[in-house]
Amino acid sequence: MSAKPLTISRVASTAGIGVETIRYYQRIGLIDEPAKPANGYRVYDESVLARLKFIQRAKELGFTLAEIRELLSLDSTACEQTRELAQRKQAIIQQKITDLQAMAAVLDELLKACHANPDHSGCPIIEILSSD
Amino acid sequence: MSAKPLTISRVASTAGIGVETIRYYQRIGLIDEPAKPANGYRVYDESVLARLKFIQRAKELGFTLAEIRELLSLDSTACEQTRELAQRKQAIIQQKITDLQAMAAVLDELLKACHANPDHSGCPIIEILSSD
DNA sequence: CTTGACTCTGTACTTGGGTACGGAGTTTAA
DNA sequence: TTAAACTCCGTACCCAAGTACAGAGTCAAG
Repeated sequence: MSAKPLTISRVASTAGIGVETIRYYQRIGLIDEPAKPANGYRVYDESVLARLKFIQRAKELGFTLAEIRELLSLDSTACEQTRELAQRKQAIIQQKITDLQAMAAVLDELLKACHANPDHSGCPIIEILSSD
Repeated sequence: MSAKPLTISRVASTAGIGVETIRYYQRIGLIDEPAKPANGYRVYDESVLARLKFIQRAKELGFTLAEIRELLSLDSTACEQTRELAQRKQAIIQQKITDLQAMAAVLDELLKACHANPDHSGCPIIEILSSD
């Protein structure tokens, strides 16, 4: 009847991730352990591919695997919690952006000081970082 | 002559970091092991405080401890290398900012979709993340 | 003089997200 | 049929930047 069974390596290559990663996701409860027939080899349902795609997307949005597990445990009727999770993540990302912009501004200062030091002696970057 | 010797816990509390952290910095060669007198207790020179301040500042700018070790090994005549390090770090920070802004934009979309869904049923966030 | 605070060394543990390995069993293609 | 490729399980390892702890020695205050 069926063509080839959906084994772990076929899931892995379709999803573009490693076999070990799938086993890891099972260990941490991010995806379910599928039933194992007589030979002991896991056979996956097609739906695992959608789940893995969801996981990849959420990862790209900066959700941790723990948060993704939380998202996956919500169904689409739990809109409130989902929105709250997204809002918290949004706030964290904004804070990170602000922090990084502050870092970039200071580095910019240092690099400007460097350019204003034509003979490049007595490095102003080191000096500024060393000053009291 | 001297008042109290500058022991590790006094360095730690002055610098606002932990005793174990100082020992860790010594292990990884970020600060020198000070001479140990007869009793085996490390006695620090005042200069370690400036060095720790340098480390903290560089950390705030996003330098890793390995990079900071590199910075510390440069003296102020090695302006070129220092500037290059700062420039590389600047580029990495800009890239991180760009990535985070992209994440924030997508999350923003999701949250807007959520607001446009007045009864909050059939959560659009979950649905968008789940869609093919 | 004793008690508590401090210090020493060395090792193990932590978090997050995997990756690698060993040894055994299974399946598949030539 | 046999060799390659795949799968299983469990455990250990990787990165960074520390943190924790055990067990022993030392120092300072009352």
